[in-house]
Amino acid sequence: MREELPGRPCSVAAALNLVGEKWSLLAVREIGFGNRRFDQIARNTGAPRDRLTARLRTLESAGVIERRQYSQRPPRYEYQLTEAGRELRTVLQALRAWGDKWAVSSPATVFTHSCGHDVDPAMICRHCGAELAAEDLTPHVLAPGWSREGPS
Amino acid sequence: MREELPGRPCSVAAALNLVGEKWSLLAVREIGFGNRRFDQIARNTGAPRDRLTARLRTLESAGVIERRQYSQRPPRYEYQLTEAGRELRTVLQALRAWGDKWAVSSPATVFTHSCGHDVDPAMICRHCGAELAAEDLTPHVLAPGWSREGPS
DNA sequence: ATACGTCGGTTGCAAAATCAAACTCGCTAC
DNA sequence: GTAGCGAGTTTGATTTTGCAACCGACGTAT
Repeated sequence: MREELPGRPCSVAAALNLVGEKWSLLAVREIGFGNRRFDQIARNTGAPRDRLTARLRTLESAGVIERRQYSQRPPRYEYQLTEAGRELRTVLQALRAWGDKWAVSSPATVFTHSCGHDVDPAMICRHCGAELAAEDLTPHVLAPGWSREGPS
Repeated sequence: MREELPGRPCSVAAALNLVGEKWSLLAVREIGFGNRRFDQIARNTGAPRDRLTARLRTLESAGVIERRQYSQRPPRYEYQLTEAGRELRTVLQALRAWGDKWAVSSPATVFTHSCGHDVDPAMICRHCGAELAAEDLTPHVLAPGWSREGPS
């Protein structure tokens, strides 16, 4: 199942290999909204139906969603997120926050947090609680032969 | 510049429209590592050179990276992240964290935070400081005609 | 001065992915 | 009976991708 990816060995690349195809993350977004049926997902993402079929299958075999038959005759199916799929929520929130700031003029969806406020998401370091800034991070490449700069 | 996207109006879709093509985020990752030259980026991402050329151009016109000539003769160029590009780091960290957990057996890169620990990134609500959990978020769709479920 | 290597790309082409629209199959509602 | 729904498949045209080879302007070693 684990493919050989080109370039630097990297969890980002591995993640994109599973959920980086066109429409995949939007399908996860919709299923996360509670829209479990094929036609809803197709309408709300705008994905062509054949592409959506293909994406739902790869997401399923990647363990991100589950397909459940809810009617025998006629056969009908619905989709739901697995634990892995639910945890993609952080990725979607990060993308949404970035898109709100850099890709749209005004946000189309806001989230109310149980604290009562609209969510303003931030990334922190769990150890010290500080918000992550670019300058505070030093990467350490563990893969042999790959430094930050590249193969030797 | 702002295209008409299909499906639900959404910052996630808008963000993916700018940085969701194949190789784009990996190119941003490399430039963020300080690898500013075309050949380095090509080697370290594994992207075909012609695709990389195309991606770097769209990332440039999306305002995520800048292209700078560093030598007149012979003409040589390098790339660097803009503010928008640097802020994609949160997306990359979220993807990396997810990939570490669900897509690889062991992480290939860790980041040391200035607090001295390896980074264990988490998403929090800036208002109350609590870590974001799926159940605590209620989406409000602002776009007219689009509820969570879809167009009416 | 001739050859060789580097850098940042182009070019040409075949294979694969994408798209919109129409079609299917098994039912249920009117 | 005929209309519609749900979850896709099929069709055929259009795009995008991947790969390999090539290029031009230079620096460097022989």
